[in-house]
Order: sequence, then C-alpha cells, then structure tokens
Amino acid sequence: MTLRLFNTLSGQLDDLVPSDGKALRMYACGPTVYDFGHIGNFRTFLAVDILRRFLLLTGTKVRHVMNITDVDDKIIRNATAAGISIGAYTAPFELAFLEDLEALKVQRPEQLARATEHIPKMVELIQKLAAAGAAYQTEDGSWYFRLAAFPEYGKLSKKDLSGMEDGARVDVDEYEKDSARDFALWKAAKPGETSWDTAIGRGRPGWHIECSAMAMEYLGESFDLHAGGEDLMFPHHENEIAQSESVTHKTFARHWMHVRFLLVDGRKMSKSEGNFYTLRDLLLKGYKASAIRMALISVPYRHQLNFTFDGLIEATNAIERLRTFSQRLKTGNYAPGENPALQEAAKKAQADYLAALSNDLNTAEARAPIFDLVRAANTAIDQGQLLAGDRDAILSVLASFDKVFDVIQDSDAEPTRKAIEWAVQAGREADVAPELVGRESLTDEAIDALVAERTLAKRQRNFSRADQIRNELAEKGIILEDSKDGVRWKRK
RNA sequence: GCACCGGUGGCGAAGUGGCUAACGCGCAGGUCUGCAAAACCUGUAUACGCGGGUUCGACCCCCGCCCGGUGCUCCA
Repeated sequence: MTLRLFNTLSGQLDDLVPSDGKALRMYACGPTVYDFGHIGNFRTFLAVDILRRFLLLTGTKVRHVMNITDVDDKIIRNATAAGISIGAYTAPFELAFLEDLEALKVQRPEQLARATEHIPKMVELIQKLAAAGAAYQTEDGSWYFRLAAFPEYGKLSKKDLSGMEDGARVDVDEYEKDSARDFALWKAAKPGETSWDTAIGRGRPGWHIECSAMAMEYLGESFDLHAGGEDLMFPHHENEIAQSESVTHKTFARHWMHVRFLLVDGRKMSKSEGNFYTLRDLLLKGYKASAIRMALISVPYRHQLNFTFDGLIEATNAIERLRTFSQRLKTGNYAPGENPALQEAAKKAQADYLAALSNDLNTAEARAPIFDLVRAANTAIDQGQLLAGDRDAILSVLASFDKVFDVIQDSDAEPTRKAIEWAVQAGREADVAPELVGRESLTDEAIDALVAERTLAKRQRNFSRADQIRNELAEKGIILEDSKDGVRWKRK
C-alpha cells in the first residue's frame, strides 16, 4: 500500500516511496536541547512516528535521521549563566527528551546526530559554498550565505522575495552583510563563548548548516523525505535547500512534510499565556502517557489541533474502551469455529484503517473502523456468536492497529512513576497530583487483603462493611470491579 | 497590511456534487448487580458560519462577508 502524503514542495499529495527501491531515507528536525520538551514539540515527533510506523507496517524499510541541536544562542546564553559548559548544560535535557519520547512510545530514529559532533562536516560544506561563490566572509570573521546566488530561493515556502528591498530591516549587528536577507552559516567567536578552531576561522555554526551537513552525511546529497514543524518551513528549511543545492545541484529532499502547530485552549501555547505544558507537567497532573499520545495523534497532522484537558479525558476513555475490549477477547472462552460475518468485519476494519492512513495519514478516519469492529464484536459476544477463529482474527486487527497507534498495550505505569521520581529529584513534589500519591500509597498486597475482607463481608451479607471498604479504596484511586469470575481492581 | 488554514450535532473530529453526513466522548434508557461501579447493548440531538452564484441537484465548486487560528528570518 502506497502512502499518499502531502508534499509542501509540490503543493499536492504525492506518493512516498524509496527512490532507491530499498529504504526510505528521511530526515526529521529534532529538538534544540535547552529545555524540557513541550506538547507542541511532541505533536510533531508523534506525527513523524505515525509516518514511520505506517511505512514499516506496510513493508517499507526506513532510514530515519534526527538531529539534536546542542549548540545555539539560547544554549550558550543559559550555559554561560549557569557557569557550565554547553555539553554539561544540554546533556540532561537530551536525556530527558529521549525519556519523553519513550514515554510517548515514539520510536527512536535509526540515527541521532548531534550538531557538536559534526562541526568538520559543516566547515567542509561552507568551504564548498565559498568555492561556488555562494558564501562570503565578513570583517568580523562570520560567514554568510549569499541569497543572490540561489535564484530558486523561496520555492518551498512559495515566497516571492523579489519585491523585498534590501536594507528595509537591517539589524544593527548585521551591518556587514551584503544583503539583509543573507543568513549566517558560521558565527565568529565572541569572547567567552564556546567556539571551534577551524579552517574557516574560530567560531560556531549557524543554525541551518547543521541539518544540511548531517542529512547529507547520513542520507546522501539527495534523499526522500524531510519533515518538521510548520514553523521550520521558512526560513530553516528554505535555507537548508539553498545551502545544499548550491553545492550539489541536486534536489536536496524530494518530499517535505510539515506538521501544523497546535493550540492549547484555543490559543497559541506560550509561557506568558499560562497554557504551556511539558510532557512532565501532564504526567504529574495524573494524565496517562497513552492518553497524551492519543490526544496528540487523533487529529490529522495537517490540521490545527486544539489541545485541552477535556480532550485528554476523552482520549483516556476511548483507550479504556479498546483495552477493555481487548481483555474481553483474550480472557473469554469461545467455541471453535468462525462466524463469516465477523471474519468479514475484521477484514473490512483492517482494510479501512490502512486505507485511511495511506491517505495523508488520516488518523481521525483510521480510528473509526476499529471502533466499528469493537461494537460489532461486543454485540456478537453478548449473543454468543463470536467464535475462537473470530477472536483470533479480531485480535490480529487490534495488534495491527496498535503497530501504528500503540495505545492499547498498557505501559502507562512506568512513565508516570518516572515522572514522579523526577519531580522529587527536581524539587517539584508539590506538582504531583494528590490522586497519584494516593494511588501509590497502598501496596498490591494491602489492596488484595482489603478486597478479600470485602468479599467475605459480602458473603456474610454484611453489605455496609463491604461498601465501606469499597469507598475507602475509591478515595485512594483504587477501582473495584465485581464480576462473576471474582473481583478485579485497578489503579485509576 | 500580505499570505495561508479552518468554521460540521453538547464537545472533539472525519467525509461526500445526489443514497440513512463516519467515529470518539458526553448524555439517557436497558442488561448485569445486594446496591453500585465497571462492562456491554440500544438510543440520543432532525449538525454542515452568513449572503450570493454555478448546477437538474452543494455542506462539498466559485465570489463576497463575518468569526477563529497561523505565518511574514526566536519557535515543533
């Protein structure tokens, strides 16, 4: 099944297939590790995750590279303020970022590339640009890209720069540039700042050059897909194209994917608005990692997503329905055989969900057939018409769905536990939601003992004592479920 | 200002030039239960921003307007 994916460069849906017939080579812009990742960051990484998982599921191999920007103005500023090296400053944030990805079940790319470990590659590229007449050095030792050397500039973001006059907005500290829109390739060292001594002088890389250098290092001069948040389209990606193609004269990336920004409570997320959330903030409030994942992927990546707590609750409940159903299939007893209607329903659900994803990763549409199948199967179970062969067929559809969505398999306890641990270390115990504390306040054994006592009380028809125990547990976030097979309990 | 995206039932969110406009959440009723909860089933609201136009026929195409959002070299 071929993925039809919107291509910013062509402005239409294009087939996404490996140009070499082997693996799809993709580069996705990663984080600048100067702070903890927020949900907006993760929406983008989750969208790319859905893409790669769909490709893998449908039999396309993937070679996925993601950069870690571990040197830039903010990092230098913050590290200097803290009196430590930039490496010492960024390391914990990089680690936190990778932990957050794991919590959200974002698959790790085949290759992570740190900017600071690829300085020679960047220098080499700048030298080539200089040789081609597309780069020049200013008096202070910085290097700039000469926009005039790349007539196609603007082809990605569809900007027509011809009408823009030079000199209209010249920053005071950039007076040396030939043209106001020329952008920095290499920034000359300033006293006290981190810098590298190289053939093009002492300094540090500009922001854009790292992606060009590292993408070419791992994927070649021309590759299949480049992805990132919509904000990166201009100028970052436009600049990457200019830098790369001025040297190689080949198409840098054939396909460009941009993920729409999200809103929080209907407004742009920002610290000053007070609607800025990191993943850790949400975990500490008691929301499950799976719910956050579901909420962030349920709206197709090109649509604006309005992130709300109501939305998280909805996602939580929707996942619960799927998990309960899955358990019902796995634990029930079903007679041998197959029900043709259910076999057909399973087949249709599988086909429909994949078809929806293949259409520009329409995750919202992809959910529908799965829920249709859940209802049909539940009805059949109630009527005794679901057979063992149907159970197997339906479980395999759920497994396939989970290869992409990955929300049914429950591994929510670990990220929450880690977040609490982190909060304690970071002196943020106060941010841990009380119900999370309650959930962990009783051991499994203690709960089992209370449940047993309640069962005994019920048998003796001492319902007031039984209800009392149930209420006490409920206050601590322990939910009891009576069934004919005994009592089940779970932490809310 | 220029450019782009969106406005679908209580909420979220698909989709289509004409058949009953998905799905999820919520809500209501039922089954079950000592009662609940949970789970499941059923039902639910006669939803396509406004005004024109094209068409045999538009929520879907075109024009205008209103509203919301975003971008225009910090930003996933």
